[in-house]
This record gives sequence, C-alpha cells and structure tokens, in this order.
Amino acid sequence: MSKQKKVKQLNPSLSVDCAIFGFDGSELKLLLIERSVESCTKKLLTLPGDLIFDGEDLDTAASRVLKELTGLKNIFMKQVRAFGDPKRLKKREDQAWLRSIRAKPEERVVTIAYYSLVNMNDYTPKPSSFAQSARWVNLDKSTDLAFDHQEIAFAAFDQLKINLKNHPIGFNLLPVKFTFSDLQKLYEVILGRTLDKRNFRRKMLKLKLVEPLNEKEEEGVPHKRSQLFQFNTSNYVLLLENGFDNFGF
Amino acid sequence: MSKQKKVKQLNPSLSVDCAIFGFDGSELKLLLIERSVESCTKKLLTLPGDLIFDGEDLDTAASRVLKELTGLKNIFMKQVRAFGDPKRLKKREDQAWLRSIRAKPEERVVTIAYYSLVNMNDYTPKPSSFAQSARWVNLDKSTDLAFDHQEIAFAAFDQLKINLKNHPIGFNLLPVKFTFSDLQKLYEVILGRTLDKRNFRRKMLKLKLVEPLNEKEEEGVPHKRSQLFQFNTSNYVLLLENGFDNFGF
DNA sequence: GCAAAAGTGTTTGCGGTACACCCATGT
DNA sequence: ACATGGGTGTACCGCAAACACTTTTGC
Repeated sequence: MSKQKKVKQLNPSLSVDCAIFGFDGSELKLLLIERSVESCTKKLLTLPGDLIFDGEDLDTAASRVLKELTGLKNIFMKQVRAFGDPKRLKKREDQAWLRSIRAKPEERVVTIAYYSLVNMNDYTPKPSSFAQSARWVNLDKSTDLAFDHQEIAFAAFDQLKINLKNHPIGFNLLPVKFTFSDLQKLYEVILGRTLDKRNFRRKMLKLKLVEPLNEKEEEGVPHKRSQLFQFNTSNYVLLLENGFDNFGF
Repeated sequence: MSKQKKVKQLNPSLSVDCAIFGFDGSELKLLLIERSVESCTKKLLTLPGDLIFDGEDLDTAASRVLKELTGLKNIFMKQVRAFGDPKRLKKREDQAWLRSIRAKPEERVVTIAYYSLVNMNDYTPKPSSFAQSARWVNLDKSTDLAFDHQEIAFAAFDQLKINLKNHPIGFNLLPVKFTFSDLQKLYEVILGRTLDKRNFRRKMLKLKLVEPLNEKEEEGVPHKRSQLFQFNTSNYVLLLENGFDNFGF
C-alpha cells in the first residue's frame, strides 16, 4: 500500500461533457467552446469536456472541466446520463479535429454528460485564451454543434426543465439578491411559457424558498423600486434532496 | 471501408449493469445473480452485467445482458445513469472475485446502469446454469449486494418510482390481461403506500390507458369474478414519450 | 351463511388558473 | 403627464382525498 501511484493517465474511452447554463436576465445561455480545426477553415462548436483520468471520479472530472474553463468551484452540477453511440464522433469534420489531438481518434468514447448552472456574473469568457475560445450562446440558436453535442445539450436542457419543476435549483442561475421579476423571467424562459405574476409570487412564497431582504430597493429605474429577495438556504438543502411533489407549473 | 472489422473486444473500463424488476402479484422483485468466489465460501450477489464491447452501443449492451440471461428481447429498459466511483470495485471480497475473471481486476470500471421491467411469467430462473445462478429477490431484502450494486439498485428503484408517476410503464411488469387489483397492488408496492380503490380506478380510466376486455372473468376464485383489462397500446406509446404532467399520486 | 374480494358515487377542500387596477419612480 | 414595471386580492373550477355499502362466488 505505498503512496507512490502510477502517473494519472487519461482513459481514451471515457469523457465528460458539461452543458453549462447561464441566465443573463432575459435569455438562457449555454457556454460553448469554439475549436479551430487545423487544415480547415471551419470551426467546431462544442460543449466543454475532456477525457477522464484513470481513477478520477466522474463528478470530479466534470468539476475539473468547469474549473479549468471558468475558474469556478462548488457549482451546482448534475449528471444527465451517459452517451455512447459508437457513431457519435464519426462525422467527417469531427474526425478531422480529433485526429489533431487524440492518439486514437477512431476510438469509441463514452461520455458522461452533466449540466451545471452558474451565475453569469461570475464568469465572463476572456477573448480567446489560446486556440480555443469560450462564449455564451443562446440555447435556441445553438444548432450545429459538433459530435452529438446538440443531442446532449437538449437532453441536458430537458433534464433542467424537469428538475426545475420539482427542485429549487433555479437560484443557481441568479445573483444572491434578485427581484421577483428576475426569478419569474428565469422560470418563464426555462419552462418556455409565460406565468401569471400573482400566482407565481404566491407559489414561491408558500414554499418559503425566498426571503425578502430589508434592503428593499434597486435604484434609478423608471418605475417603482422592487423589493429584493434572497433564497432561503436552509429550505434549499432540504428541498434539493427531497424535491417537492407538486410544484404545479 | 471494408467489411472486415477487427474482432470485437471487451473494453476493460466500461460495463453495463441491469436492475431487472419483476412483479409476482404481491411483491416487487429484483433479478440477481449469485456468483461463487473460488477460494472463498462466501457468494457474491450482483446485478446482471457485463463489460461492453468496443463499438457496442450502450443500450445494445444492456439488451444483450438481459437477453443472455433471460432469453428475453424487446424488453422495456431505461438508462439510470453512470456510476464511476474509483472505489466502487475495491472492497476486499469484490476484488477476490474480480481477480478470478478479469485481466486487470484493479482497473476502475465505469458502469452504465439500466433498469428494466419484465413480466415475471416470461422468465423463471433455471436452477443454476453453471457456476452462476439467477434468482428473484425481494427488493427490500436485497441488502448486501457486491460492489456498489446496492446503491445502483436503489438508484434504479428511485428512478422507477419517479417514472411510474408520469409514465405508463407499470404495464411492463404485468401479464397482458390483468385485473384492477393487480394493477393497483403493483402501484402500491412501488409507491410504497396504499391507494384508494375507487380513486385509483377513476384515474386510470380517465387516462384511457386500460381497456376492459369482453372476456370478463377469472375463474374458481372464492369471490366475485373480476373484470379483465388490457392496456391501450396506442395511448401507451403517446404517453410513454410525453408523460402526463399531473398524474397525481 | 360466511368469508373474501369486486365493484360503485358523493362530498369536501385545496390548489391552479384567470383576471384588473393602483402605485412609485424617472423622464 | 406619461410611460414603465411593481405590487396586490378574489372567484371559479377541477382534481385528489376521504369514505361505506352491496354483489358475487367458493366453501
């Protein structure tokens, strides 16, 4: 049982891919990476992801990918599922890129997909670290992703939508202090429909998920100042585990 | 693009494990395999599973495991998620068994878990094919599974419970013709609580998921003969995809 | 006739939904 | 004064929940 382990190596058959969602106040965004393909003018848009190290936990790998890209730690994150279609990396342009970075680009890779929710204020992509650059993209526009990342992104979004109905996860997309309008717009964007102001407020308050702050105001807006809220941490952890059976959206 | 492919090989890092559920009319059962460990009197109870072939689709691998064990095809099956804790195979007795069958028993294996629902009448374990024997086990008793299979089984069951609330999947556990009592008992066992007869019937009929059969009777029972039902196939496929938002159990 | 499960309606309460007006603020 | 979003209360409806008695059959 010596402490000297063999050097960690990337397992060529296993990867994680992360659908990282953000909310800018009016639209749901997905954080994508643009990768340049040598010998080709076309660029690939992909989800952030990487092969997994031998002996690295799946959740850890996903956190690592997120951390390396954004610098963020302790971000809400949830596994969606595994994607392993043998053809998932076999499109012509995908192979072109893989050949430039993988020892065995032909190899089938099973990827474990995660989605995660970040407060967009906590991370602004820098204009191209090196060959690759990250950017926030509107989810609806995000057609034409490389590999099967389109499918993964939609699966992640579906999962998010379902989870949002029974779990208090939306807050991960918002700043600490937020207005009811912010919160409602977030729900509307994700659920894909408008909600009634009064009913929404009632529901949220009944669940005791949000608390009003004394510091009740915004400033300088051309209308009545809105009350600020934060979410109730203790209820959060409870409901995160158990969910609430009938949220009723 | 010649048709001659390299021989399929098992990928040492990837497996599938299946939580196969059955219903005997009063209890929910899980199909487990008892594996003898050489050089040890103790036997391991595991979920059916296997390494995945290179280039084999995940769903295909899961179907293969089920087919090889039970002979059944076209069975309802759903991915739960991937399990990849580096320590998941590291318990002492688990290692003992792995050493007897794996080239690299130390290797971390990521397993993709599935749950599947079968009609127990379609498969009765034969008393020990060879070194391994399968048997139906009550889910609640199924403590002491090898590896992390306990955790996987519970995760699969949780998934089943959630899915049952919004999807018409329970029928996969029943024979083609069944009574309302059968159906209700099934729901009660999975949801873990009793349900009201009349309310249950109403709900099921409103969803138009079950149809009464003319052949209305059982026989030789010491009470009023019950109507037989089958499930409505066309609604089934519809609701399977879309779910029904408010099932309301 | 007795035990055992089948079958059947009604009432109550909660929660979801729909809906319209006044308020505070900046320009 | 006007435009903009903030904030509030009520009425209705449908669905889930609770609940008890009669029927058929085998023994």
